[in-house]
Amino acid sequence: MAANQQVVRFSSIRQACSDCSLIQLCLPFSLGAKAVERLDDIVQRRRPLKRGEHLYRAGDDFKAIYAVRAGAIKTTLVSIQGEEQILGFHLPGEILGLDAINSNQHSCDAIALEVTSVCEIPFENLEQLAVQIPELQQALLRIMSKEIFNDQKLLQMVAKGSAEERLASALVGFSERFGRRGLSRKSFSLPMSRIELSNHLGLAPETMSRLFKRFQEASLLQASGKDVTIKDKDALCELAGLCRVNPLGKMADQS
Amino acid sequence: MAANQQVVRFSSIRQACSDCSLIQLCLPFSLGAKAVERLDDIVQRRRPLKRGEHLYRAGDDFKAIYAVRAGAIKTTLVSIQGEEQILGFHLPGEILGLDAINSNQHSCDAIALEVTSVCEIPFENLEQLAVQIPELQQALLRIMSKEIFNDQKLLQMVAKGSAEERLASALVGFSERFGRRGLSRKSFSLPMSRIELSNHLGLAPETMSRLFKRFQEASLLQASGKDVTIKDKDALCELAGLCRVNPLGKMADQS
DNA sequence: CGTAATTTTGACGCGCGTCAAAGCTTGTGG
DNA sequence: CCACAAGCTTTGACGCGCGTCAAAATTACG
Repeated sequence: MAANQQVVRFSSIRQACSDCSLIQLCLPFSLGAKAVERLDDIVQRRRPLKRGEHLYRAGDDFKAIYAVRAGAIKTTLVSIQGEEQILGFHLPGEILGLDAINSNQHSCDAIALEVTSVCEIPFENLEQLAVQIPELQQALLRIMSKEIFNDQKLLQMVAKGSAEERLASALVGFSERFGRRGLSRKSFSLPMSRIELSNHLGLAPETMSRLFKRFQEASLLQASGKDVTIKDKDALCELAGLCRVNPLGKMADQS
Repeated sequence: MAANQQVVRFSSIRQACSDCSLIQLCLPFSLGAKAVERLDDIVQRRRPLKRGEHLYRAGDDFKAIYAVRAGAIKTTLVSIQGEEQILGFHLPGEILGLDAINSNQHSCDAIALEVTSVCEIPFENLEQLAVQIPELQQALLRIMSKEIFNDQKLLQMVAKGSAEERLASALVGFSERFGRRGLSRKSFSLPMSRIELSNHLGLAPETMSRLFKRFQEASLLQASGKDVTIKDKDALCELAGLCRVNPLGKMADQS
């Protein structure tokens, strides 16, 4: 039984978090093996979500944060008039639910864009663990800080950028995120519909469609359905313009 | 000397944080007197900033977060082309600098809008203290969570709202923030220029000016210079529309 | 394989940005 | 304490980017 549990633990930590940003972000802080083990003890598994299924809804009690393991999730804020604003897309290795810590209830809906599996990290346990493991506390703060930073860049984009700039910036962003997961930065498959993407960027779907066309005519990329291949990354980055997307240097990936 | 220090400590904690959100947010978690005392030990004082002076700049090493004590500070992201986007305004009792935790350097500029005094909270010390005082860790996480939530609401506003909705929402937001500080919710003085406000909301200054005129003609408010008096709060809230601004209930304040 | 949901395309209009110029503040130095 | 300059704010005229409406073409899904 003990041996069995050991196996379960290792397999779950592997599967659940092989590229989960909680762990990813812990690594730079040299989270020890024991800490990882203890973290793994509190991580819950969940049955995969089907496309369109809610992970949580605005108003739900806040119990846990989630790390996407496979698939993709959108978070949305619904206005009084019922209009939906997509706040973000969460890809494998990314965390969601952090905005609920303050109010103790979720402030937005989280909906699977495709078949998606997540690991659930009960927040109360996580908080307790963070008290005992300073590196974990540090990691948590960094994750949240990064989220704030991302939101700010997005705000800048939406407030100041033209439709072109917004799309270019979003595409470069996705390229980067896929790249970090070890996938191709040049060719990838977007998990969301054009409608959802346009919603997220504060544009009309028609505008989005015309933009894709224009980008293709300009040989910046090739797109068919959700599959996108970036053909001129430099030009795209140039277009994205507003903010330096990749301050760390070149995207060396050529795959 | 010991007695002296005691005095200094109490006076500084009073002055620095009588309505500083770090403390504010600690209170609901029953941060003990000892914790407050220890927190006070690490809080630094700084000479007041003059109007236009930088508290920090993008790229500066991250050493501390700041709580505004008096005055107001804007944080701005400057694009490659030199365009400025104002990310937020920070009033007394509010924290800034949290976005720098992740990268260990500030990602935006923080500039005083008027004569402003802040308290500086060295982050390394704060982090250490948070390990020892679980309630402080909890408070920190909540503050950051709230920041994320605010950014998300702002994004929704800017992405979806019309110019009218953005201004209404911003005004109701300020009203609420002034109210929390014990000031009037109906009549207050904005610390920023119209240009800065319009920039923050992703609008042209001319649009802002015309909006203020329209709002006055509709008897929603009265404004002269930076002084604003809200005359029809309900209508403004209605206009702000998109998101429920004050989920806790009515703004009972009649001052 | 049929129905619904996307995506595309075109036409059109409006909200808001842009330009320009005239008041109005605010701050500074004489 | 006035005067001048620099920056804000306002106002009007005008145009464009992008939203909206409508309808066809394509895709996804039960």
